[in-house]
Amino acid sequence: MPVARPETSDARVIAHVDMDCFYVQVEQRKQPELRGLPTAVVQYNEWQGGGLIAVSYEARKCGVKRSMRGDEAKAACPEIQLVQVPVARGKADLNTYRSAGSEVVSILALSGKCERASIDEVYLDLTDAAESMLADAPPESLESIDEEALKSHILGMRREDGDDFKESVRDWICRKDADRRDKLLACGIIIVAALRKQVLKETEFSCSAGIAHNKMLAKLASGMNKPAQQTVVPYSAVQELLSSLPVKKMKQLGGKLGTSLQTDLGIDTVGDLLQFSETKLQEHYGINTGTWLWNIARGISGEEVQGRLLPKSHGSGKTFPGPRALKSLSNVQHWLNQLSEELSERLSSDLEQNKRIASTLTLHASAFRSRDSDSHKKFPSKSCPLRYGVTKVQEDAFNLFQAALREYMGPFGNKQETWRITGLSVSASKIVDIPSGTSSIMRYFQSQSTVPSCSADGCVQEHIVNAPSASEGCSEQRSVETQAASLEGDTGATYTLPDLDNLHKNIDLIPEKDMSCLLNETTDFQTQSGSNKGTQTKRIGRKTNNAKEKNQGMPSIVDIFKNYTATPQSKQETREDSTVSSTSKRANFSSRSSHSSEVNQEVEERRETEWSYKIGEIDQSVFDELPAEIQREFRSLLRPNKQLKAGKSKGDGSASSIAHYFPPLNR
DNA sequence: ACGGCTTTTACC
DNA sequence: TGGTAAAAG
Repeated sequence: MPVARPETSDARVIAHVDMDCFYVQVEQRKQPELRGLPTAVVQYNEWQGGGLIAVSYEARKCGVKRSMRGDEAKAACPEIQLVQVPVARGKADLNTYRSAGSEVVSILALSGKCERASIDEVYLDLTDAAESMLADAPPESLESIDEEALKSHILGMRREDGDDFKESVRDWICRKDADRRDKLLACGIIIVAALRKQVLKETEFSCSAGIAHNKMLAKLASGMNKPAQQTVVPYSAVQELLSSLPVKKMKQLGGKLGTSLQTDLGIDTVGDLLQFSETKLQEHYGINTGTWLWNIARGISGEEVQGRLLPKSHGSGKTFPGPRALKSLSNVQHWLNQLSEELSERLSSDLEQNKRIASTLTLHASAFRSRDSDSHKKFPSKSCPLRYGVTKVQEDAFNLFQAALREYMGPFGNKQETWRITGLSVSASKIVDIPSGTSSIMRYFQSQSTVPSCSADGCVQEHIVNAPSASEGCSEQRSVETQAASLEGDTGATYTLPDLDNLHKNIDLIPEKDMSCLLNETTDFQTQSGSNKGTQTKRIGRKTNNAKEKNQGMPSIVDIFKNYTATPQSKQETREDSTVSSTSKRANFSSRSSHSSEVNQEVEERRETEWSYKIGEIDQSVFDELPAEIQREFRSLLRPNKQLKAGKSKGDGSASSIAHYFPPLNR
């Protein structure tokens, strides 16, 4: 599964930042009176008090563990404060945590290449920053070292008591005769300490961090001293750190592979792993995994920090355990509608905030068939081109489900045989940026498609929102229209047979932010409450978009798209997909919401990163309606590009070949 | 009758 | 590719 990456010759400085019991901190910030109390976040579940998904350190002290039930936690720690995860549409709603995670990322991304590894974890490549610091203001030259940096844990350093300890840390950081690698790490210590302080100051969240020469070691280190501390792994400490470390503790070895190492080869620690030759490991696990294992046993891992601040996919799912398993199509449809609605809302936010569109919709389900030995046959996943619009997503998801169900039940859907659905999820992937740059494409769509909203009248509509979940401050707001829209297309529907072939043709390309209005397909555009459904997008954010004042009627382009998507039949010949590849430059008309800094970071980060994406065919009739200028721009975007992916080969010349379409951003 | 729910990655 | 499995938090 893992794949070998040779370590680059030059020493890097990598940090892994891990938020401390993140969900708990988010809830404690919301309810400061919970601070310092033993607290846990539970996921809604009548059953035995719900499941814990985050536990504060105070609660851990009394023996409360994640994956206890609420009841058990109460038993172990009677004074524990249990906070429920917000619920929307009958399922857990993690949006507040996602937003909080974004706040953190937007701060951490300021100092180097940044990868959002999960909702509460980030990798940073601080090599450049550390090198600059070493050149300009090396630690040894500093008058004083930050207190936070002095609290660092340095592996391999003997820990003395009290003040002596900080003194030895200071000595280590400032050592003049140190190895260059150590000096770089010393800079990393100072930088990370400053970053963590910054995060605390701006978000009120504490975090822990690991600092090392690669991701693997940084990740290992970040977990060694929690909460709110940082740990460094000097090169000289690697051997000792790894030799006694149980293999199961290493990332990627926590599952079956790690178990296989133990049971098949008798390997319990990384030290044991060290005894095996590369070829031996390759014999057992294949060339890639074998090499990878051999490398990590030596602390070698060249895996790069991906400069990615935004998720690559969005999904919404729910399980229906045991007796709650779904057994009727209409029940399945109901839940698919809920899930699709949530997904659409998130796609809408992504479009609005990040100018990205997703192009693939995937349905996953798990099922069993009672009264059959073969009852655990896998329920197949199915995907199709993603069409924007809640009802479209709902429709497509349901069609995908039915297609999968037929496959699952066999060609001659054995009459009388009964199925049960124990899990459903819909997800959107293949997300690409909408190129905008200096281009007027975005602006054009923006002015054409924006919907009447709260203009000068004091934003009345904006406040007619209902907050289904614990929404406040940074959480999400949902318009009443959205909810109303969700009521249509329910159980009374006729169940058309899935037609995958057709689905595949129904590709829609709606590259526009405010096309998010299409996501609520209430038929009356005049009464739409506006486009601000997006997470965290408050009206302050809309400053740049005054175009909304005009175009009070049905915007023509929206009309076009609407008709277009509504009548897939009329769709015309499909041409070959074109691939665009370019150095992205985009206009900066992003809002001044608290998210904008993240977005801008992301833009900045991708400045020289090549992006490439596919555009499905655009209906000629739609295309023809666009102004000539826009058509030209689209055509230039649609120019095919050879080296689509061409592996990880770095900054290949591709950027320059199209550079004149998208002049690079000024640094 | 499962801890839910998300997301990423590698493989065929 | 699309679909699957593993892994992680």
